[in-house]
Amino acid sequence: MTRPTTQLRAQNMQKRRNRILAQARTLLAVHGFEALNLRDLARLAAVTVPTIYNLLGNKEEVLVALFAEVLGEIEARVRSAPGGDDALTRASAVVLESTGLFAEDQNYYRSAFLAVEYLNQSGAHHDKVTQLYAWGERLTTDGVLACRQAKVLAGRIASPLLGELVLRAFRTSCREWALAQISIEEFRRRALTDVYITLAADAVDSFHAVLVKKIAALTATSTTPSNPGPRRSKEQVR
Amino acid sequence: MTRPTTQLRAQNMQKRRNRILAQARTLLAVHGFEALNLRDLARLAAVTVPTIYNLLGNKEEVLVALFAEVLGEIEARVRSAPGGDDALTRASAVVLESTGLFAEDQNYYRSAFLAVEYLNQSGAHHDKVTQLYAWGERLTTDGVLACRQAKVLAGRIASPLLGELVLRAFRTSCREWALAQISIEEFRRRALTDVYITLAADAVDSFHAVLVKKIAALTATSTTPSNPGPRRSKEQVR
DNA sequence: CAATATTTTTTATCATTGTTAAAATTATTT
DNA sequence: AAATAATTTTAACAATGATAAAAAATATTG
Repeated sequence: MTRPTTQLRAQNMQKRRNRILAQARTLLAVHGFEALNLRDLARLAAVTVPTIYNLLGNKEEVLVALFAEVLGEIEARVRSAPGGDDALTRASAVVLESTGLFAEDQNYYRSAFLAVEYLNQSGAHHDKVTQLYAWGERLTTDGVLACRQAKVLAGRIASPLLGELVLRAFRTSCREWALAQISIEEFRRRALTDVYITLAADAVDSFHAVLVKKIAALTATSTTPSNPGPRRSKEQVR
Repeated sequence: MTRPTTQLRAQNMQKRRNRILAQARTLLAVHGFEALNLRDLARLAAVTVPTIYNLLGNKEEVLVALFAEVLGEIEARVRSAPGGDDALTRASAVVLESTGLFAEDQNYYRSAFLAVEYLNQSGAHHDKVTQLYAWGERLTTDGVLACRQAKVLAGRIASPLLGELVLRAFRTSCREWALAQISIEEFRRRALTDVYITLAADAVDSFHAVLVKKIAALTATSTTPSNPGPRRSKEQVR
């Protein structure tokens, strides 16, 4: 019999690639952003640095790959979300689904957004990042459109404008959460409030009344915006 | 007469300090984010690296100092703004004044916001940055309150909530401008639209109609969101 | 004015990090 | 099994933030 030495090379490469990405996530999530350097990453993945370059590319490309994974998960989750029949449910789905997902593994998703921050500032254009924003805009605008079609919005303000406002506010809250400046609960509360207020701008009277109530209810639940961030553990990762 | 050799030491230090800061701004604004390294900065300021450490501190502290300067100017300008009598004028003043100021010397002000970006991510807490956000929140909320007092807002939604939404959206637009992703005109247009929409959420009918018209007018003026960024000139700064 | 003390700037050097060329190793094919 | 192709590793480079110790400049005192 031919010895099973012939383990498909590509298969091994895939394994290593996955190991690298998994360790990158851990490193990023557990030890914060600036702990992610290629040497530590290589060591944790039981690989050498140039191997990372071979399998994934430079640091930027590692982050893109990492982020692409996360983006896939987010998309899957939101896509398979219970497509509520109620228009308001659909409009707030973006916020509820995303923050719900993030809450399941905060460090993990936080790391993805920190990666985006890094990519954004590195100046180079990255399709995956562009894709995230396009996706966000689509989701927020869809929510608004659902309300419009349900006739709870009057249509005096163009729906895309409302969607964009929601997204812009969402991004700031998300950023603050990713930087561990606010808790995930505060993040959700703010984002939800922003959705309600934005919808109120074009709501018909009855819907407006509903929104005002929801906003008041959310404000009442307001907790301290404490800062429980685990980041910045400066001890070495040996 | 005693020779004027006694040029106050502190005076010379101040001069050098200013030279360093001025060059730091130029470097940051003109050549983008990662062009700001201490060696280039020292060379441009005709000084050596340790001198920077002596006069300003480490890189982070340089950026704090840089930002503090600009923050002072911004505050002065907005404080001396003509306090319009019209409520809507006052509410949109934040946007008009700030973008107006930024437009006067885009690179200069862009540099300040890029510095904030850096500081935000460095994790450490910086009073000056906190001050900026507090100040922004005060300004936006004041605008909303002016409308409330003029009885053009009904008061169904708490004014601070509206102010916070405006600020969050503003921050995203500002960030995009600072990263040279949108033009200053687009920045102003978006921020203004966001103010109008937010106010509409609690506007009495007559005011709501005014806002809707303003929004429509702004949308009509919409230009291409082209990307005229000067950043990322990778050639060395010799 | 000369001598001493203090402060500031500079020379020289480290440690870390992203990156890559060339050698060594491993898998595939003939 | 030898030859070839692909991949990983060894070794090193360049750039950057940072700092200790020497040198220079400035202020203070006798």
